[in-house]
Amino acid sequence: MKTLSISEVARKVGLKPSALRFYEHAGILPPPARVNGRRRYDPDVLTRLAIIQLAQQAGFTLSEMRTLFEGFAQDATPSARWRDLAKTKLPEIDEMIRRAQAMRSFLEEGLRCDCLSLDDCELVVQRLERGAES
Amino acid sequence: MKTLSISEVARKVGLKPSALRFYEHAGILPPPARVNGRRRYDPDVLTRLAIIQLAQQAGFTLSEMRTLFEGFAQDATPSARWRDLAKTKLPEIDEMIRRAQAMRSFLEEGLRCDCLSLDDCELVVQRLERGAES
DNA sequence: CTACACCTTAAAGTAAACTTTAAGTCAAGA
DNA sequence: TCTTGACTTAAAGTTTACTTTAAGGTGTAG
Repeated sequence: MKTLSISEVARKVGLKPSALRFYEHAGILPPPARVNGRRRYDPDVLTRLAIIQLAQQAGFTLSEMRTLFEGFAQDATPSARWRDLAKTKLPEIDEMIRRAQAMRSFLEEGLRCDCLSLDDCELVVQRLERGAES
Repeated sequence: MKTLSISEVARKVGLKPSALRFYEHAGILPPPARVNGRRRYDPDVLTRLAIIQLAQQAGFTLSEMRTLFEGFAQDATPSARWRDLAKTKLPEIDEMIRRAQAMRSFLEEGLRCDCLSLDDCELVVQRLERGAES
């Protein structure tokens, strides 16, 4: 299989080469082979980058991703770290979804009112009171 | 109605006083009355802060919130800005929910596998391929 | 040969959203 | 009166996730 230059990889995943160097420095992208000092990436890196982007969209920090990848590479029980991370992250993701849905209906309710002040809006106040109960 | 000191407000909403000063400086919290140079908040500020926190959890920047609040105070058509902002933000929120749900099921699928390498995991690869189709 | 695109590094810069620090004010209690 | 605790300001520092810059190397086309 052919290897890829840093800018080829970057273009394929929609990042800048500097981001890839940064990820490598941050320990979430494995250092690729070098030819004349230049990075040559195995196409596998595209999978890794897809995982990184998915995790990032779900609110993982780069540091959490490092845990994720290191766990699979080094731990005695590889899937244990996944389970640990999932146990921590699943509730966080659920909370994130819940909040996003709250703001979503908040925004939609706002579309149906004509209040002059957001702070006085009945819909707003009622929604916040409902939120305070739960 | 009694007024509140900056640290009373901060405690009630789970923020530090410095955050409230910062919000005021950033133009998303109205400057409160002063007594001997100290801020005395009307309890209304709690509603405003609840809105700020809700918006923040939904991915609004402070600058967008400024638009939100200023719009209601100054625009000729108060609810127009709300509609503009909602039109921009609703799709963003929906996309955020979609991605969060994708990572959610990704994490759950990870719980059911024992792959030694995350990059080689069939579940991972299949999910990414499904993602690439849509 | 030289121009050019593309690569390398380390270090500094950026943006958002705050926090911390430094230096000073003020009212109430011992 | 002195001390304590809470407040004030402006400015500098922090974190995350990068980007930009500066200074330089490399290989291929003309």
